[in-house]
Amino acid sequence: MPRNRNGIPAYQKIQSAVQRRIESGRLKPGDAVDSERELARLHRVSLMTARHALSMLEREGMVQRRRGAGTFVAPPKIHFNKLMSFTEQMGGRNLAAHSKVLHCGPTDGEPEVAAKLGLPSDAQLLKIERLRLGADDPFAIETCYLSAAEFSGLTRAQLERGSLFSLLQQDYAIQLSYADEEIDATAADARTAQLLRVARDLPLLRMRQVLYSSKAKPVLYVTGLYPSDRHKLLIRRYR
Amino acid sequence: MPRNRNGIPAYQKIQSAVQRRIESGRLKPGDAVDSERELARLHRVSLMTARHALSMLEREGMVQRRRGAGTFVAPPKIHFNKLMSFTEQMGGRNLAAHSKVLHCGPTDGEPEVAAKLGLPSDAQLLKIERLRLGADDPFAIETCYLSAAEFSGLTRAQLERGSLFSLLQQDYAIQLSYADEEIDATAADARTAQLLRVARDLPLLRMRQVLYSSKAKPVLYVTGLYPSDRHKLLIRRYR
DNA sequence: AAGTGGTCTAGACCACGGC
DNA sequence: CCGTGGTCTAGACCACTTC
Repeated sequence: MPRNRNGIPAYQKIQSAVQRRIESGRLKPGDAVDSERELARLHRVSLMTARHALSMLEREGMVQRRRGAGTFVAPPKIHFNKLMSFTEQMGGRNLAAHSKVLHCGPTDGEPEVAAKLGLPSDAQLLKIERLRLGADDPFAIETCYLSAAEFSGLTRAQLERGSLFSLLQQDYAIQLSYADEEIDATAADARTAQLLRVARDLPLLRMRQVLYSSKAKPVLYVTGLYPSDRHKLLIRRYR
Repeated sequence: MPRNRNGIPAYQKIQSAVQRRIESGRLKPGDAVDSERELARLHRVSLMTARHALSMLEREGMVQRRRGAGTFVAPPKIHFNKLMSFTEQMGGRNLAAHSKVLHCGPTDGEPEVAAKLGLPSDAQLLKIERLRLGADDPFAIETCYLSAAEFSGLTRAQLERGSLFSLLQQDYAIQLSYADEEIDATAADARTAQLLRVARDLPLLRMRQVLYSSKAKPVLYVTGLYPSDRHKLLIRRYR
């Protein structure tokens, strides 16, 4: 039997093929997906490989498997607590997103941040401070920290142009997958108030995030300040 | 080769065995777990079966697998986004939880709250305002709204004694299952500041929750004010 | 070079669901 | 009853990390 050498794994190809049929709408929620044996026959792989493909789709919540019955397209996911870049959030409201880079350069006096990124406490970090604007109104101030060693190629120009999320994905092949956030409230200091064009001492939401790659490696530390008249955080929590 | 008939699957046994070694502390975060081949040899199963066990443990976040290197115990899980009653939260910190009922009675001038609970806008509501104390220090002010018709039997005395969560569960057979929350920041007004024993205008986290039963019926609306020096909200969000 | 996880085969038997 | 997913075997080669 010919083997798939140095290419995309067979189970991923099968997975994508099924996924395309679901996302294109040819298969609707509740519809039966090809069975393991059917997929194995069609793609000329063994049962275990076809199984693996369906197993991954189930893990992602695209299908549900029922023993004795079959594999079925799952109802569309509800995206609560979704991790979105600023650009994506603004896109959802049909607002043009811009960023003004206030600062972009190396620091090394931040041992606590380094620790959160799993780096030695004397590691050099790249610090990026940005004012986030939607339709030219200031929405937030965000400060990002990354390992300077790993992301030395990052330039200010790249940041002005596009989203840091997509930059990491395209230029560094890093897929951000989840974030742990700590949220509290604070008051605007003079500089913050001026930048965000709000009154001094206005209550702000403060968010501190550690963003992890799909391999559970901490990649990015972000602290953000969000005036509460322009942001509402929506969370669904489960018992 | 003898096969395991009508019992617990072999991969689950292996999974539990490894899990026990981790939870008992014999294996600490960062330690290497037995390799696939080692587990296969020890438990006299094939490689695929040992793989399955480690794969499940990885999915549950107990271990991390690194190609070429091995399988390692992951840092301990933190329970994120969990819906907990105030009593449960305090219990987790080993603090005695108390509540002082500031107000408890019917209202009907709250059409917006009624709407969030899926009731007609003129529905009568039961309004309960409580000061939450942990080890006699004030931690939060919470105001709950319930349908007056459905929960007419609720008395002030019951509330003083125990958790509203368990009251709903035991006396009304209502299992709370998830909540949608809206979070922003606000400043303490004079009354709030006095009750929480904080300075006026101190930034507070404000949370507005709609709590749903396990049958997805809105049961409870809660607004809360949390001084940010005593509360940190921890959230995990996914891409 | 030795050991690890990742992919894969070509079968097998079982438990379960629906007809 | 037949088809489904769930478990399992006894191997194989590959890509990768560590030494």
